[in-house]
Amino acid sequence: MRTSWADSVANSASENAAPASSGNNGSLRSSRPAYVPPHLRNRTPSADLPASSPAVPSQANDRVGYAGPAGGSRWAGGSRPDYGRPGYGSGGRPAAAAAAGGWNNRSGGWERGREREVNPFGNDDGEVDSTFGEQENTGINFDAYEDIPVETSGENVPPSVNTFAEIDLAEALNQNIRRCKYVKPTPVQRNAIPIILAGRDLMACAQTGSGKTAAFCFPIISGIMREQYVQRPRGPRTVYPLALILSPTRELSCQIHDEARKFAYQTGVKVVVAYGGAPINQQLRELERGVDILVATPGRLVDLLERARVSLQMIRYLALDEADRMLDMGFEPQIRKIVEQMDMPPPGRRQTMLFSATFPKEIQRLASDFLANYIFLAVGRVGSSTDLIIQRVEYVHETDKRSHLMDLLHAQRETETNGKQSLTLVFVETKKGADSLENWLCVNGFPATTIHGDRTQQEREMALRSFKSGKTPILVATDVAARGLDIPHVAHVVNFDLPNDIDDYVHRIGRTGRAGKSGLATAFFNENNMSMARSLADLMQEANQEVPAWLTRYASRASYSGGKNRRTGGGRFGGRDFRREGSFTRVTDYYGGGNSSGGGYGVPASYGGGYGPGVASAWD
DNA sequence: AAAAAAT
Repeated sequence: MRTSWADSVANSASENAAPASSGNNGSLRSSRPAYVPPHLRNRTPSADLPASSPAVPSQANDRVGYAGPAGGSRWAGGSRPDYGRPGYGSGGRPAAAAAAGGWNNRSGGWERGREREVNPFGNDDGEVDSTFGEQENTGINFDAYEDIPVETSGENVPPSVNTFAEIDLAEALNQNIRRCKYVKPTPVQRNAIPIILAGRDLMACAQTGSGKTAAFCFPIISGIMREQYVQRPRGPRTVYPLALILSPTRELSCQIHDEARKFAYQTGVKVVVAYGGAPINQQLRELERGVDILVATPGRLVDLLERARVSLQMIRYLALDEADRMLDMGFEPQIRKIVEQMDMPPPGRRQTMLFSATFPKEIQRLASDFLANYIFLAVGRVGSSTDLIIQRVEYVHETDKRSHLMDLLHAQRETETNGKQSLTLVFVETKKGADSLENWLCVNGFPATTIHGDRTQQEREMALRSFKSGKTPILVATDVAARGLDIPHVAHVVNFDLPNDIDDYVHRIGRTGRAGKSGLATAFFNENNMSMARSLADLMQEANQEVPAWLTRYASRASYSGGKNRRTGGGRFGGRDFRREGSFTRVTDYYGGGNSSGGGYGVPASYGGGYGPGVASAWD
């Protein structure tokens, strides 16, 4: 059976060690540790563990060299292992593992361990182009970053870095970063990576398309590579991932998995994805082959936990992508179950990272249940580059929407130039509405497809592929596609039906304006959307967009009582730590600065980045 | 009221 790197190393280490670790199962150990049923596991870690250290269940006591993330050196074991050095073996296995031997003691371990890892880059055989080749991404406009306001709060915030080189990531990971053609870290990466490497919990708020996935994947992979001697319990069925990444939709989990696999290529760190709507057996087989990082949607994960096929006992890293969505009404119970009612180590003994482009204060408050002494990070917009997404609002009566859309599509068709059809993503409110609009578009000669929760997973994935490839350059979607999905070449996002929440609008239009392309977002506004008038107008103004006079009138007329759609404060930029609010007094002395002026939350919609073509995906 | 997420 193939296992992950940490697993293999742990195993060989423990097998080579003197019969030191005599846990409650010590006498049963033969070639592999006996399975310990959950109720017999000693779940009380030593009390003198630093508060920020992850859980170390007793059977893991034979692990060496882990000093705890906040406790200075993580290299207590002595010299740094020569991990991932180029040209070593087929899997970039660490010298330590090879030297320790013992792989062949695992049933099937040797053969499977040597199996060549599929190259997820698909361009060549995975060689790093040391010259950085034709510099596909020289188009990245990093100057645009210089003006981005960054807000951090919390105790002892680690300083940001300016280059990947000055971050102590593993060499094998650095090679993958080069393969991905990431030359410099984005602002959220520059700030978040040192924070996570320092072992701190984090609530991070950064624009759509600004590199959040990599910001939490890099330090997780790096951290797992360093923890050489993690001893995980092993049962015939249960697996014990070290990191868990949750996301609100299946397609987003797939996308994160694809990205994470690139970053983890030849590091020996195994990434597995589990989500609903797909046969569970294949996912179970993948899990059995070993997993360090599990990417999942909540429902399927709960299923796996209830079947005891996955245990969260060894989780050291928990990342929630689209965290505000994960903690809103629909998802919160499931997330609480996973995080608080299964066997996941509590805050302080795991590292928790929450990422999103939006983060309403109420949700921040909720989220603080899952965090320990966390750092809040907000990477705001750059005023001058926000016009990468042009936002338009048009007053369109319900009955005129279809013909109006038709006009837009015709106009767009005429501007098609160099062969490649540009893509249009149309958001509607309901699944039924999606089907009906798709059908109408097809009947009228516009090749369209649709993605929503009433379609089978096969149909959903097919629709996404067909859209990405340009075969059907129009995709009609519900909010299932609103968040996180990185679809290159989306030129136009149409809010055929506006959402009822300004944050959803922010995420929807964030599907365009990525990778340095200019983006266009058009919203159809009518009497049904009056509750959005003010927040929409405020947001557009914040993003230096032209606000139609009629919208300003509705906005000023709109009666509200501080409703959730209102962006208060018209802040200089997004993301404010709710702990800075006067109303929040439980935590004291976090800041010298006292209360802020109470600004809005979230990050203005349209900072599109200025990334050049060729910059890889999953940047949410 | 709707969408998403397990079978």
